[in-house]
Amino acid sequence: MRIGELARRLDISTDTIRFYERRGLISAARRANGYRDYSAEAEALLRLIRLAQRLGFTLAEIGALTASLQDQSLSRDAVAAILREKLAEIEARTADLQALGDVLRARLADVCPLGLGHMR
Amino acid sequence: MRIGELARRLDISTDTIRFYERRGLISAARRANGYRDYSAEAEALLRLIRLAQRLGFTLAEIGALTASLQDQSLSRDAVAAILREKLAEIEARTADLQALGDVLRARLADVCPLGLGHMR
DNA sequence: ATAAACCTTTGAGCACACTCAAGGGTCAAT
DNA sequence: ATTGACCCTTGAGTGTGCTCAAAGGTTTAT
Repeated sequence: MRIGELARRLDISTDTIRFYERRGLISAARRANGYRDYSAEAEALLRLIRLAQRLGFTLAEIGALTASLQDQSLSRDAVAAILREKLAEIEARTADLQALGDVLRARLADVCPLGLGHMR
Repeated sequence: MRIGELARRLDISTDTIRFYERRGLISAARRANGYRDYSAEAEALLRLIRLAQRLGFTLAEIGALTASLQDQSLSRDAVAAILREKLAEIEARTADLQALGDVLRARLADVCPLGLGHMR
């Protein structure tokens, strides 16, 4: 698959994909003519990157995570440690989300705007 | 409370607080000498802003939300509509988080790194 | 053969959210 | 009266994550 199709599938620009490559998040095989050639795995990885990104992880963090996931030289334990660390972050963020959701739900109930109505 | 104490309480810089003020997210009373003076409500609002921000909302989005929440001229229904819209976003984000958490948990189980181990 | 739709690189520009430096005023303690 | 810890404003600089422009090569269709 060429870069244009991959970009269309993920609804991102080709520039963004090349940008991720420069940052070391993804790589691509090259055809004889120099065009990048992507596999289904690349698409899966890119979807994972976009997902992590929507959740507020920086490209540097995502790069470190995917790099270690692909590094065969790392021990299972090392990979597991990284995964557990990220999971803890995700769980903290989920708690934050629920807290914000609760705040908004509470204000929906008693419409007094945020208890902040007296601030000017 | 002066800006320094507020900053210490939230563990952010005074520059950041003044920056939020320039962006219209918060406001402050002034003392005779020109110093900003903050109330407990300001602290609550600032905590809410930081919470929303950690969750990936932009300052512009947060500003629009808090502005409409404080706007007495808006009808209850209008405020409720805005809250419901934000809640929907939060719920979508929570689903994303759970998806990423599931991916990581699955990889923790079967250690084959992300099913992406075959990418080079 | 020419057009249209792809692809390539390099390098610059942009929006966002700070962050810092400069130059100065305020206030409490010694 | 001086020191130190605050505070003020203005304006410039930084890092992240794109986004675009320029100038050109490739492929497919007519």
